Amino acid sequence: MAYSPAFNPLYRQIRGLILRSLESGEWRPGDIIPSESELALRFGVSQGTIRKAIDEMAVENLLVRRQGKGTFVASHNDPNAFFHFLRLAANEGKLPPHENVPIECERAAAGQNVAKILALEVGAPVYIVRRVMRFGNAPVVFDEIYLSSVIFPDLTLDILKTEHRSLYTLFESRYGVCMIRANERLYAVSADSLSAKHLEVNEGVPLLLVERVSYTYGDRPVEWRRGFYSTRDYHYYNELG
Amino acid sequence: MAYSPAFNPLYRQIRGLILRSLESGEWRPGDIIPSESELALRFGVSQGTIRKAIDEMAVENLLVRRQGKGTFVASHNDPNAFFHFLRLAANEGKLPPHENVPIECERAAAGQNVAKILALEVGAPVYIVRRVMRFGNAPVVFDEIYLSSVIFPDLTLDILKTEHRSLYTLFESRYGVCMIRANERLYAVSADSLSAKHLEVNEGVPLLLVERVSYTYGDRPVEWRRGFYSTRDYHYYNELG
DNA sequence: CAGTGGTCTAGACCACCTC
DNA sequence: AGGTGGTCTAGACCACTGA
Repeated sequence: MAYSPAFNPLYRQIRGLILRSLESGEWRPGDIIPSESELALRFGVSQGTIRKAIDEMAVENLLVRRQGKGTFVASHNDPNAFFHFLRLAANEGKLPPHENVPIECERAAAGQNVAKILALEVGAPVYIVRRVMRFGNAPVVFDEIYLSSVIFPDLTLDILKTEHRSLYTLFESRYGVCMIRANERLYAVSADSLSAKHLEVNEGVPLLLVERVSYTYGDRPVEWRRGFYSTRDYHYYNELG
Repeated sequence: MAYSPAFNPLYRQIRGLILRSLESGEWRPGDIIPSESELALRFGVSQGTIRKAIDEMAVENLLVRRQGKGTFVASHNDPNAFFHFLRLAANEGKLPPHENVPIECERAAAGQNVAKILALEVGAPVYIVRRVMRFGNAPVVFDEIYLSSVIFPDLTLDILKTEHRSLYTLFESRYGVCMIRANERLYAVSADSLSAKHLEVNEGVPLLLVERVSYTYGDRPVEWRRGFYSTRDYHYYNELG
């Protein structure tokens, strides 16, 4: 019976304020944010309330706490990966070191599908990036990546080749766009001629298709990705709990 | 330099004690556990410390808090599903109601593979359950499920047919075994004759193979499952963040 | 050493559920 | 009304970092 519409606890309002500061760029990925006591002073609440707000955001991987140092904005550039979007594991043993090989960076106009997913107008300019991820010198993942050229202007194959860590590292340091979450849809498909060629398998071989939409602050979708995974020696790993 | 081995905060020790009570069966799935103030008295700590321990366990989906009522042991029998192990979604629209159709319940001896995964001796008695999940009257998932017959004695096809909700519901209410977490490995494979038949697709069609190991309290592996998903109208959904 | 986050406590009050 | 979990506060002390 009791119907309490929009009861928002203080710590959640504080969370909203911190989020706004992240979205506005007051604190950028990798930055340290003010200490808990400073924030308590600034927002006029107790340190415990600040703490609870930050706790939630740390669980969401938006902030990272480091005892004795401070609280930092999560970043793909950090040596310790806070974001772990690639759920690939080796069938036997550990995942060998990998190499990203950009193949193509093509200008195109957004079709209906891409436009809808990235919240663009049909016909808006986009880049289509194709690249292969190699593990232990064998091709394992072939990606087709769709990006708005408004958000990622002047992207070229040469730029892609300079980045040896990950695409999200590049997006963050060059374009100031930080991916904070993503949704994935997984399908089993037959290799077409293009993916077969790049993954060095026969056409028709079953591949794992991973469609991903990535979001930055403010729930803005900024990347659509179709990854074809060869699952002979590797698999997609997931934990349920 | 500072090297503090095994510093365990109080709330984490409390968490261990609560966990022991869960493993020992003092509180069973669906039960209400003592209130925070009672536990504080029992363990001789403040309510805030109890709260933090329960907070962690609620995040892990071991306990479920309900304001005004109390804190409960998570259960697969609860109307509101706390555990959501099936990551299936429809390509278009909502997931239609589903029906589980048991096909076979076969006695067998554990091979090397199954024995290793379920921590059994090679040759130990196991059940192999085969079943199909139908969505909107179309077969979508074909499962082969391996269970120790020591843990699940006297399992039969007839028993399986009586359970219309989920296997884990049956395991919990009939055998007192509650699955609390699972690992999954996903592969793309070609349909063999058996899975093709049950999924009503042609042999060789690409299928999503989901291998799952499920664990109960105390990190004991109790189920190995190989699920073949037909991903024409459905997909495996995952959130990264 | 001072400053950070991390833990623990005690108490007040609020929101929700049930009787 | 009385019990439950949920929020908020204030203060003490611990663990970790870096200068």
